Amino acid sequence: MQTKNQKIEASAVEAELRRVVEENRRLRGILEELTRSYGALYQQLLLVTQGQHHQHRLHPADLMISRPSLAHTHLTSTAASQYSASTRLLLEARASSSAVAQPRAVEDEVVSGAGDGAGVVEASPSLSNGGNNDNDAAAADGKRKTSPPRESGEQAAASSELPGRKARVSVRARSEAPMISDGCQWRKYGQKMAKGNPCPRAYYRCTMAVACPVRKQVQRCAEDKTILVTTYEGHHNHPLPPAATTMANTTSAAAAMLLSGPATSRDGAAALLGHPAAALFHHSSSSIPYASTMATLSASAPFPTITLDLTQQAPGGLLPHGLHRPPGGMHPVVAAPAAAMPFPAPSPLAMFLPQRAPTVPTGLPVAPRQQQQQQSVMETVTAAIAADPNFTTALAAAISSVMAGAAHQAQQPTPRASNIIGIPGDEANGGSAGAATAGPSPTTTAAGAHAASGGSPRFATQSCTTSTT
DNA sequence: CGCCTTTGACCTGCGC
DNA sequence: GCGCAGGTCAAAGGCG
Repeated sequence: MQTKNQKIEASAVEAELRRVVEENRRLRGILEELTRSYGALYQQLLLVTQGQHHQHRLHPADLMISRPSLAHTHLTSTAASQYSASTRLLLEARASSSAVAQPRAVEDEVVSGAGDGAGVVEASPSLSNGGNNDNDAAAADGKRKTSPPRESGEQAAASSELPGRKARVSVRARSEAPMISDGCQWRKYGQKMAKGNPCPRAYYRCTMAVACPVRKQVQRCAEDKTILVTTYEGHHNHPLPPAATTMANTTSAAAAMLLSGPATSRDGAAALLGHPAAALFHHSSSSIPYASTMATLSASAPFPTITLDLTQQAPGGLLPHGLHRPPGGMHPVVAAPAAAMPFPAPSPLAMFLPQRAPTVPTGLPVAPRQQQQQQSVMETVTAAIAADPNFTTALAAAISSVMAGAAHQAQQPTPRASNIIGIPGDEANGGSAGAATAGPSPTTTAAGAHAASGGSPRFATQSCTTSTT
C-alpha cells in the first residue's frame, strides 16, 4: 500500500520534473532567440551609431538607453509569460531550501567576512534574515569600530579569509543617472570631495533593513564622467528583492574570491585563479587574453577591491568561456555553485557582442564553443539584469538561473532540489557583498563599445590588472 | 509628519 | 606630532 503510494508519488515527481525540464528547454530557446535578435539589432544600432556619432557627438550610451526597454519588453512578453508556476515554485523552493539543504558555499562565508569588516554581518546571513544578525546590526549601527568576534560557524571561510580585510566590490558602468538603481533602497548619508576627482563621492547606506550594514559609494570617474563607479561594501542582513539578488550574488562572489586571496596582488591573482568564483573572472586568461577584461583586482590596503568593469568591450565578443561549466570531475560542492552562479561580471559584453564571436579564433573546439555560447546566453542574461533595475530583467535572471540549474541537473543522475535549480550564490542567504547595480546593461554595452573606441583610454586598456600594495 | 538630502563638523588612519 | 584624506555623524532644511 505504502509502496504503491510511493510509486505514485515518484511518478508524479518524475512527471513534474520532466515538465520543468521541458519548460526550461523552451525558455532557453526563447533566450537564444532573444540573444540572436538582440545581436542583430545591436549590429544595426552600431552602424547607425557610428554614423551619428561623428555628426552629433552622440554618446553611444545615450542610444543604448532605449535598448534595455526593448529587451525588457521582449522578456516580459515572452519569457515572463511562460514563466510558469512550476518554475516559480522551483525558484522559491530553491531559495528556501538552500539555506537548509545546501551546505553554505564558501563564498558566502567569506563574504560575510567582507560584511563584518564593517563590523557587521556574521556568518549566517540566511534568507530568514535579520534575526540572527541583530547583534551585528547593532554593532554596525555604531561606529564601525568593533570587529565582532568570529563565530564558530565561519570556520572554513575564516581559515581562508584574511583577518582585518574588508572586501569591496566596485562596479563601473556608464550611466547618465546620478545613481544606478540596483533594486535596493539606499539612503545618502554623506558626500565628500575625493582627492584627484572633481566629482564628489556620495555615500549611501542600505535602508531595506533597519541595520543593514551594506554601504555603497557612488562616484563618477574623473577621466570619463559618463562612467559611474559604484562600490559596495558589506553584506545584506535581509532578504533581497529579485532585482537586487543577482548583483548581490555577483558582488558576493567577487568579494569572496577577493577575500580568499592573499593580500598582495600577484599572489592574490594566483589564488583567485584557484578560487571557484574566480573562474568567473579569470578563466584561462592566459589562453584567452580577452577573457578577463572585465575584472580588475586591487588588493591595495586597507580595502581589497575587485572592480567589475562593465564599460569595456571585450575584443572578439568575449565568449565567456570562463563561465562554462567546469569539465566533469569537479567536486560537486565546488562545481555546482560556480557553474550555476548567475555571475554577470565577465560576460555582460558578450551579450552585446555575440555576433563577433565567430570572427575571433579562440582555439576551442566547435562543439564546446557552441555549448559555451549557449551557456553564455544564460549568464549574459543574468548579467543584463545585474545592470538593470527593472524587475522584469531580474525575473529573466531567475529564469536563467533555473535553466542553468536544469542543465546542471541533466548532468546529475540524482539531483537534489537545490541542485536542480543550481542555486548559485545562494541568494537565499540574502548574501551579497552588496546589491550591485550596475547600470543598465545596454548602457553598459554601449559603454563597452565606446570605451573600446577610445572613450576611456585608461579603462579601455586596463585588463584584469592587479595592483600590489 | 516622516523621510530624505545636504553639508559642515568630527573621527580615524596613515604618511611624513 | 602634525597634516591630510577618507569616512561618518547629525543638525538643518526641503519635499511629498
